[in-house]
Amino acid sequence: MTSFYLEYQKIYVSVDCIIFGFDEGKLKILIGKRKMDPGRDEWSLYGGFVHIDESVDDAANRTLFELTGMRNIYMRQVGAFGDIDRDPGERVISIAYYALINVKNYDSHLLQEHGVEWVNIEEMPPLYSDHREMVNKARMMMREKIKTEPVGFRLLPSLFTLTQLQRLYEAVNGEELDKRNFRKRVKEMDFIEKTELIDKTNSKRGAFLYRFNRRVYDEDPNFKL
Amino acid sequence: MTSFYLEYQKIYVSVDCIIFGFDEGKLKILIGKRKMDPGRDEWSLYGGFVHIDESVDDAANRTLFELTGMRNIYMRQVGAFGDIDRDPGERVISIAYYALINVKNYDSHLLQEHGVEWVNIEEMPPLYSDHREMVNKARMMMREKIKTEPVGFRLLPSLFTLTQLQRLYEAVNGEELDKRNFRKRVKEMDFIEKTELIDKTNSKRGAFLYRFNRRVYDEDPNFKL
DNA sequence: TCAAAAGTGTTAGATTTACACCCATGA
DNA sequence: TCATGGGTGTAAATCTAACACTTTTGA
Repeated sequence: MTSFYLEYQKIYVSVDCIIFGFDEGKLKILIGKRKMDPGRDEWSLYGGFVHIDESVDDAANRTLFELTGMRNIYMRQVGAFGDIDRDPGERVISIAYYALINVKNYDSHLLQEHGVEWVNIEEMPPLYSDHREMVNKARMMMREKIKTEPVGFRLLPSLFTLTQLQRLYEAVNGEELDKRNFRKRVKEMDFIEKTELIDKTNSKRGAFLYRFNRRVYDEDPNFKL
Repeated sequence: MTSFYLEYQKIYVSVDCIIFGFDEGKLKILIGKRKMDPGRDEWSLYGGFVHIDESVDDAANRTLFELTGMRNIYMRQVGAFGDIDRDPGERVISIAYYALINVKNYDSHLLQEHGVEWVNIEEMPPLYSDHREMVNKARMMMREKIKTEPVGFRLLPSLFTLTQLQRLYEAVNGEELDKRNFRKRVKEMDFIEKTELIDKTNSKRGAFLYRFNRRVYDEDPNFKL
């Protein structure tokens, strides 16, 4: 019954993760130097092979868990990258995913353990194979996504200042925003809640901390930043 | 050197094509009844396996050519679909592509030869496996694409009336547009050129035919419909 | 006392939306 | 002559973008 499959050859399938973080006002990604051939010592995304007994999404989740120790990370598929020679060692088709994590939640021991580090996306070194292309596409997709869904909060601590939020949007979109217009729009979104807490890290006066209220958003998801 | 690959298992990889057409004011897709198990006689997208010596994009182009006899079809990747049981016969990961073709260029003999037909997308029957999900995602992506790039012309004859163009946008977006506002915006786009030709197919008075001028567009791509 | 970040409204311009009638023609 | 689809402009409403000063406080 399954005989018609036999004419074709199977192929290795991997996943590669573009892990976005936000720190010190900059958008960052997590990359490391490859520890194996081919491409040893080249900067590379973190990835892994898709096992025969797991879905591609599961493979991506597993890979993200391996690297970060975190579950339930926000993750979206970027697409399949399938050039013949993209992996010099073997024919490998890779499916890229981007993920958004809060840098502060990330255990820095894990960074060392996996030999990865946060790199400012504007200062990305040359990457192995087609990984740069993956990053660029992921970045575009994330940029579009953040326009219509409040996914940016995944990159921030649960309490944040409006200046932090604005810097995040500026880093993602690559352009400066007007402070007054930005804050005006934030005020219209009920699911961005002001707390009574004040953060004095960046100013003597201190800035109010805000939080994202998912429940309020789910009830009335009118998002526009 | 390539020994680390050996721990993992290879997987069949296929491509599936969502072929969009536009006819009689409706958005259509090309589907057929499967001629093989598993899923025999279920409605299905047209697809094929990725060969070991071709890129995934090439596999999609080859598949499109097989089905339509056309080269240089507008085609974009939708994404990878990788659930374990998506193909009941074997583990197969499929990469979906959508394509835009002009129904009139399509040789209707080929329809029969491949056992496919144009189906109004609003009246799609249940589809094999995860094909419906592929179609939905493709449709969303195409809808977004057509907002910022003049890809709609791929679905029309090279000469078309403004009513046809409007119906196309209405079919894609699923909402009616105001005739005057639509034509006002068309007029602002220099790359939509009025010809002196008149089409009397749909009215006694006749409607002017327009054409898309790619060269003008490339020079000044300010698109907004 | 002053440097540095936080916070706050108004207005002009641009864009979007709503809307109704005449035209040309073949049947 | 009339039914049918083709073609045209204006005004109100909404949205967007530009812009500058006061507040607070720790050093």
